[in-house]
Amino acid sequence: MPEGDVLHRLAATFDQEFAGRACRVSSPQGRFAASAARIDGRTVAGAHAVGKHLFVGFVGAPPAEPLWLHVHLGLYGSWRFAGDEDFAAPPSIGAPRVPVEAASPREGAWRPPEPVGQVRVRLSTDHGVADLSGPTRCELLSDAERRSVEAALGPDPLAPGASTDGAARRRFVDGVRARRRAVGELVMDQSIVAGVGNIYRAESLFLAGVSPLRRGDRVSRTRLGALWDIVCRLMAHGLEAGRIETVDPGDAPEPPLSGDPEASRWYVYHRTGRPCLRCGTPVREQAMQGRRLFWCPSCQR
DNA sequence: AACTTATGACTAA
DNA sequence: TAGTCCTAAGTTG
Repeated sequence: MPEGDVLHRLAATFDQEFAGRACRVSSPQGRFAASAARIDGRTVAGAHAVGKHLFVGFVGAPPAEPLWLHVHLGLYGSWRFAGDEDFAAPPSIGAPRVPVEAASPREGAWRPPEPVGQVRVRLSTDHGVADLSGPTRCELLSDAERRSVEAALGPDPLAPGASTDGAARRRFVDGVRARRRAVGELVMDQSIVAGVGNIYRAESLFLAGVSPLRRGDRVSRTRLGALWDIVCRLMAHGLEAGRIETVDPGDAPEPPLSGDPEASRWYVYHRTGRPCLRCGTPVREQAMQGRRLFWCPSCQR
């Protein structure tokens, strides 16, 4: 479920709330028990995200080599957080879509709550815990292994300075131009651009006016460059806002469609058959690689 | 209780 | 392209 914006927020949360602290690592569910034992008690060095991949670094006493916890949330993985009054993490990041309620006011010394549901990994410090459930990937990597995972990814629109990084922009444009597959498939290909998922695909292609069905090698460099800029802008906004919002206020109908502001939170995503917010043409939907694809056949050529 | 859905990605054929 | 994996919530019967 999460796209790159969520992963970068997650990395920032771990960096702020866990870095520099000694950390207990366990696997309440049991499936990560052996790996958890290898880093239990180590200190968190820091965390970062590349695309949809999260890396949390753990330093050990020499000669133990540093190890990275590598997590990919997949379609429905999530982290839940809880901690004392100085613990600034949100209640959850990732699925479930409806955030869990904040913990009730605590009194006295903070104590970690019991894990709820299937918790693959629990990271626990003296002021907060993070529980991971439902990841599609969760493993321990050496630094070399971490670098090779990152090397397989395309440019990340949320990497520091990405929006003004000409080389990253060119890598994206060249990557798409080199293939005959549909652009709609290419922007979801993590080796072409890292972090774009089903919502950013639909919305960025709409804003760029590019049909997702058009072959990559038949989209002009100019339009692909503009598409990269749009992806950078949308994802930076999502990271800041804490949720994916793509509709320019000038395009939002007033009063809101069917009285529901959420009905025009996106231009085309999940709006099959409803009028395009720009031109009124019914939004179209078709399956692409097993995912639902949405676009306006009139605005997107 | 069974079925459906979800912001993902891999493998086999 | 189909099947598989990971989990929880919502809908249907």
